[in-house]
Amino acid sequence: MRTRSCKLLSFASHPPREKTFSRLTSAMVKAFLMSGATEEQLILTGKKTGRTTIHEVARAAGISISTASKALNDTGRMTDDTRERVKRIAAEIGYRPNALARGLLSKRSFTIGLLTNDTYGRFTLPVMAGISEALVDHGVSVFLCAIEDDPALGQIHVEAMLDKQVDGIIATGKRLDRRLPVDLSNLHVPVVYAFTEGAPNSVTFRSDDEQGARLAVEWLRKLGRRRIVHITGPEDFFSVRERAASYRAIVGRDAEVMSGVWSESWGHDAIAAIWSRVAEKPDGIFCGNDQIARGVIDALRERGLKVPQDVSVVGFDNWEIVAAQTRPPLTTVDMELKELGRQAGLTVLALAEGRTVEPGIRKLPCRLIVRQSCGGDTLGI
Amino acid sequence: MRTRSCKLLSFASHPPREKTFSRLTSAMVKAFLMSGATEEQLILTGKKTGRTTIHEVARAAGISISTASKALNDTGRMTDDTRERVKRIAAEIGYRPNALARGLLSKRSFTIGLLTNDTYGRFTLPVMAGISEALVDHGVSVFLCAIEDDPALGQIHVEAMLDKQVDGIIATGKRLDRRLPVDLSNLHVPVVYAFTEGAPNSVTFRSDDEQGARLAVEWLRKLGRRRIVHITGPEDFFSVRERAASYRAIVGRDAEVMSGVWSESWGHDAIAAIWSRVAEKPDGIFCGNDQIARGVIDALRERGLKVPQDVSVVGFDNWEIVAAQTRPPLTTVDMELKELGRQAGLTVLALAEGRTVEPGIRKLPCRLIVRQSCGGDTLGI
DNA sequence: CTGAAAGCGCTTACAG
DNA sequence: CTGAAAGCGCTTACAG
Repeated sequence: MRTRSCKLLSFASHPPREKTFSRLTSAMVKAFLMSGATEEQLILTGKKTGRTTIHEVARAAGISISTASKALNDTGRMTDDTRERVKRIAAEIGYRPNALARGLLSKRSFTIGLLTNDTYGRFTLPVMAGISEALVDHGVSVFLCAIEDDPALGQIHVEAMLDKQVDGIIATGKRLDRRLPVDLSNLHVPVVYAFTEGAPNSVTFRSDDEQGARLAVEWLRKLGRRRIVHITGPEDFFSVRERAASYRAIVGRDAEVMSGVWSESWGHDAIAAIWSRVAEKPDGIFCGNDQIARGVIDALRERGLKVPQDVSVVGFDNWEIVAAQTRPPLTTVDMELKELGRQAGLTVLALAEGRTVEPGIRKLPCRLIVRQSCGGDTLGI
Repeated sequence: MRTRSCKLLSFASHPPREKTFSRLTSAMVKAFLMSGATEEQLILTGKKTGRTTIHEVARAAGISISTASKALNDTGRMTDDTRERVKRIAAEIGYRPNALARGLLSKRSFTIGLLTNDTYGRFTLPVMAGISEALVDHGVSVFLCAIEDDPALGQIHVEAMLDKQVDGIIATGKRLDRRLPVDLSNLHVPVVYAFTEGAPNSVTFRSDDEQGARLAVEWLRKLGRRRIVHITGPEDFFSVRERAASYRAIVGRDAEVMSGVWSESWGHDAIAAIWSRVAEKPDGIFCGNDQIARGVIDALRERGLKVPQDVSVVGFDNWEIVAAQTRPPLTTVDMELKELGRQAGLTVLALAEGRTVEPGIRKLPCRLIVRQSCGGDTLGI
């Protein structure tokens, strides 16, 4: 604990003498002021400088701190004149209420914790932005806790957040069919899950991958593509199975699904495999993510095939850095993660304020971003 | 302000009757306990459930709260036995100190603010991870404030942070030669800049681009490349000029620098331009970032040139998602942004604790990540 | 209409 | 060795 010793110029003696105190009480300050010192002459060493308190406001306005408090918070009753004057003075001397003190009383810290295991991730970044954006309007600040996949680190962060009296916690991750390595049930603050698997009976936000896949495949169909294949990621991903099911629901029970990994090179390999076969070639390819789509497009070009004239390609994720750099730019599905974050933020807030929220999984619709890899354009939808 | 009304079972009457109070004082609780209620029988509606306070610890241990506090903080004097017993009891009943209350006294919130204008960004993400990692060990949590390039939003976030009594602020951005759109000088908390331009006389951390560029070019030279060109981003970037200067210092005053934009397609275009000329072709290409390098490698391959046999290519950034997916994988310069974040974190912490830190710009060394686009290997360095 | 007092959950100087 | 008291910066029920 830091020393809190203070120095004051004592005007009790002449000339004024500096005295050191182990602790400075307001009574002592008063005594010194009575003895002739102006406030500017007080030298406070241990006390952090800067922040003015409600005491200063009250003193400057010549009223009690209770009245100052009520004036500033638009509570209590007093003449409009008094209220305005207090507010004006507070603004003049740069008064800002101490949120710690407020929080101690109100049991609300206007703070929430955001837990993620996706440090470098593509997915949590927009989610975070959405949360932050939604909550800043309500005066709520967000603690960022990057816990990797380390349960011990997760525990440490959760405890630090609870100690700081967060009003709620949002858990987010890189995969919506995996849990964070930390147990968030039975906390005494509300928890909301976003793009990660939630505890039973919790509120969970996720993208509607089934609908997203449908958008992509229907777009291919609408453009006249009839021989469509699906090149996607590992089957143990829930979203892979869901997107594939949606694709098959449209294209047909036995429509081809090629599962691999989430990489460009898998896109290449898949095209090599398809084009080495004698069977009829596809005229439309629905890719499980944008990286695969990138590999697919490159591989098609290397084979002398034109995208979208010969083959239409659609991706998933709308990862700008990939989607905008393919040749041609990629038509793809956007999971609207920022909106997902916004809703998650507003929901913890609601819970923190005691409003009730139905538990369950909320699927948020995806949006098709039309660029040039399929042909067609937005007007064609 | 939420209602804080409470209900208690009154044992003064028989049978016990529920009474509602607008406010529950500890004296009232005591009175009810005296009247025969056990604690479990108290029904507290308005009071948030859950958190046990130091009062509970003291009561459970049969000591005063002062002694409990001292026992838990390893201050004051008492028998080891008492201290251990208090700690054990505190652990048993799950006591955790309220950081808001502590902060009110100690003037330390164990909280810092991280300001960034790079929401989706590649650069601030590792910086953030480094900060968080360094500070979690010291019990410090990080407020994430994404301010885009909006001065008003920046102001709001800064005020929210100050209201919450952050111990310091770290400013970070997507470009080290641009300021955040918010003035952080003259705050009464310490500010550290990381990967963004700092105020005069501040502490600023940045990567040593000159040294990074030197690593890249010297690597090409060491591998026997003698006709080296530099394909890079827009000249108004300070880092572009710095890397170019470093490259010229090694390769020669008049060595060719091609400035364009930070994209794959510029890499393509630059190669097309070079190969359309009659002059001798380069055998080594130093690219200003990994995306340009990706375009360069693709363009070379499309021309039937082999990387690295015919031409060595080196990038800058070590952006995994790009560098690991080029064919062949890209040798590139890593700016060690996570380490940069760690140091920035430890530095605000030092300042917050009142230790003095020399102001100035600290350049942190980059590291060459050897993959296969240049030939050679780590042993060859 | 306004202020004194109690209290949020802690810590610490001081007095026993 | 231990506890009562004051206080951090606020808010609010209550009494004038």
